[in-house]
Amino acid sequence: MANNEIEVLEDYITRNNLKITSQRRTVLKAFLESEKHVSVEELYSSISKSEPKIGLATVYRTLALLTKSGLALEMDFGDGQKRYEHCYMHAHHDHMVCTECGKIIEFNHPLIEKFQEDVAKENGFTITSHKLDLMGTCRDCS
Amino acid sequence: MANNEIEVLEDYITRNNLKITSQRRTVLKAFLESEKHVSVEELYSSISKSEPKIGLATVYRTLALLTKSGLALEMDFGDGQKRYEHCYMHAHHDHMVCTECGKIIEFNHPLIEKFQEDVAKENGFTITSHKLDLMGTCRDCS
DNA sequence: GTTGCTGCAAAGTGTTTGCACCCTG
DNA sequence: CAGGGTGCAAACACTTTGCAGCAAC
Repeated sequence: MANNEIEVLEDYITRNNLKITSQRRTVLKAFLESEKHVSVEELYSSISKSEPKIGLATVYRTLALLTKSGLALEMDFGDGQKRYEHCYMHAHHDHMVCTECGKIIEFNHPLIEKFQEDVAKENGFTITSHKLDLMGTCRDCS
Repeated sequence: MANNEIEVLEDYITRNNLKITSQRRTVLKAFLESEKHVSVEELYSSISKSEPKIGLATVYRTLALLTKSGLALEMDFGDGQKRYEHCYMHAHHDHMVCTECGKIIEFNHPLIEKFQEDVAKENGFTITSHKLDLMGTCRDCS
């Protein structure tokens, strides 16, 4: 794992008069080693294997911290739980979610982005963020 | 309110050996008279004014029924509660959600739809549904 | 008169919070 | 050694479910 993310986190922490703890390091490490779209529960159980003392609440709180510091992005695919995506040095993209196997394919289409801007402008709307999810079946599951 | 929706519902109900009840009629009526993207709680409280006997669970159960019968569409804008959209005879569209006032502008851009198909095809992905939400501020709130 | 429906309350889910103690800076 | 961080359990918000009585067919 690149050390850059740790630096980003420690930077955010010191700039905001917060504190670096071993738990925060552990959660960040597990997050960076996790699949790209982890749920809290998944991350928590992967952490529990090596650090059973770390509580679920700490995972929640640390993920919120990672989100604020710009390392994680909160996602909601409508399955009733939050998922977190890596976002350090990672360009914006949209998702195709396979409803059979759960695989997530990322994509980006510049023209789709452009037309979103166009449509927003036509309606006097200022976009701060957006999400586009395609649900369906991937190549292996069709 | 058009009677067509009632017919759709009663049709679904009889085809599935279910029963038409006054509660179901009431919930359907309130749903049709509601704003386009109602939350369960909103619908429940508007129903409670005229029919205080109808329970929240019935509203939940009836909305699930409306969804199955093709009259409503479950939405999730990531605010932690389900919203239901009218969908009888209502073409597909996407949403701009104003994060200030909650207003929802619907739009449809044929080229965006087309490029979604293109991108999916390139990845061997078969789309069954999709959603595109733009978050930001509307004209009045910018 | 079956069988499904309702209201209520209880149970479930995922997430947040209050608090006493602990640890970082 | 002050103030934030942690683990735990309780609280939360939203949704689902079990059940006894009720109503539609």
